[in-house]
Amino acid sequence: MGRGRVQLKRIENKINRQVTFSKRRAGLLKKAHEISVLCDAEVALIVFSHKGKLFEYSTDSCMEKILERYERYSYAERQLVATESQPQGNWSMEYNRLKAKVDLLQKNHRHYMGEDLDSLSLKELQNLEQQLDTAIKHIRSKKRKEKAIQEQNAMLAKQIKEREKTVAQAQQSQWGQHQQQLGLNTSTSFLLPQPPHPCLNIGGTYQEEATDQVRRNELDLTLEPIYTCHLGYFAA
Amino acid sequence: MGRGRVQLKRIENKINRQVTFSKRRAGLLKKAHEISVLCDAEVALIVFSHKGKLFEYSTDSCMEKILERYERYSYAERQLVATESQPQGNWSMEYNRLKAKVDLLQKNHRHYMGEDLDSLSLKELQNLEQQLDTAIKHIRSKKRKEKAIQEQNAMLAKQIKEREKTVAQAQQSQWGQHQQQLGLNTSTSFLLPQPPHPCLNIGGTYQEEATDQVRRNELDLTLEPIYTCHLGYFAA
DNA sequence: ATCTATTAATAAAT
DNA sequence: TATTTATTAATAGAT
Repeated sequence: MGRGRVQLKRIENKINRQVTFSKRRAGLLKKAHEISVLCDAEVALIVFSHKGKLFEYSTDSCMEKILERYERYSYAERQLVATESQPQGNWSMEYNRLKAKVDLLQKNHRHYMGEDLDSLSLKELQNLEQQLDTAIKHIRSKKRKEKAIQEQNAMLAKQIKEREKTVAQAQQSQWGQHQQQLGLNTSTSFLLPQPPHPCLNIGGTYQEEATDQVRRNELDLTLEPIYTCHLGYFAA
Repeated sequence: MGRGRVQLKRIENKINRQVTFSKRRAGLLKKAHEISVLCDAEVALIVFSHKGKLFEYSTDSCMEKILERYERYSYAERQLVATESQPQGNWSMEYNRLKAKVDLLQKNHRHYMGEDLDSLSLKELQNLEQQLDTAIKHIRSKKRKEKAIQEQNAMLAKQIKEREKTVAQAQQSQWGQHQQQLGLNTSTSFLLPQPPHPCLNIGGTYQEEATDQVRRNELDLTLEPIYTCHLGYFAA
């Protein structure tokens, strides 16, 4: 809907992305509300913009209630697996101990987000800054490696495509007419029976570090019926 | 869309409601995914059907991560109400829930330390980097303020000392003896009735230890509100 | 589940 | 950001 189709990929133009986000966000919230009312369903919708701004909808404005229900529901499933090392004696004590741990971790995490800094001394601030600097260095190094892999993959994919084309042309000039008479499709003919891509990790210097996740993402973007993988999400 | 308009009210016919739920649910999940990809947004969508069945979508399948992020955003608000109670019923379940939370936070924390990055996609790495950049900016700004305050305090202390000296000399030469007879303290006499700085931590070298509430208040008041912009996130 | 007449959403232009 | 318009997408009701 709209003038022309839209590819399901990140909109690179910043302005367009922002405008589309506004419009679609409104549409999404509206539809969330509609299904909630029409079908008597309970819906929680959380959207963080690219810039980190929060938008939300929840049936009857009970976000926390729905999130709790969600947690109960999804933890109930995980219960089956998590029967490890539970406290022997005093549940209450152990529970509070864990809760304190969570609080501490969350406080810490806020500091790592650059929030809630008032409670820190100058020295602590300096330590934190240094720590974050180190972290960023690690991350940038990692990113460089990832990008190198992606470029390499793209290049290889291109090479293969070109080779395919050449072969196809060769075929066409040689047996094209014959094939057509038989009603066969030259582009999927026997000379290249297997699509070259599915597991294209060829030749990377950084193979060891490149996680499956990353390669999967890249494949998703470049070559692939995006909904195939996406439908997986819905299975739950 | 569809043959005829639809009133925004609960569909009473059970069959129709169920069918509409199926269709709209699919549409909603699809649109959630689309805005996520097109606009580079982070989306969490939870739908409970009337019968209590759960359907969900979350960007990169990281529901827990997005919910954590949401909780952090609304943390400030909830603080006011949070009279966190202890679990009523199943201690075991609640315990496991907390334990999972701890695990998640710890994993997250490692990422913020620049460790364990292999499990992250390139996009996630970019988000993390941006987040850390922001954090560092906040921290540096905070450090600058602390330093500015310290210098200011040192300067004011010096001024006071000098003025005190002058006054003392004047007193001594004019009415020194009389004042002493009345048992008044020269240093708090009427010539300097108000300390110029409400909470003057005189003496300069308070970097590490100075974390007291009072000085924090002063910081907030005097120098500028980096948190103002941040609080904007909560507004939506 | 599939089909299709209609309405709704929205991309691009303004 | 808001409005308009040309198009596509979603879907209500029928099968």
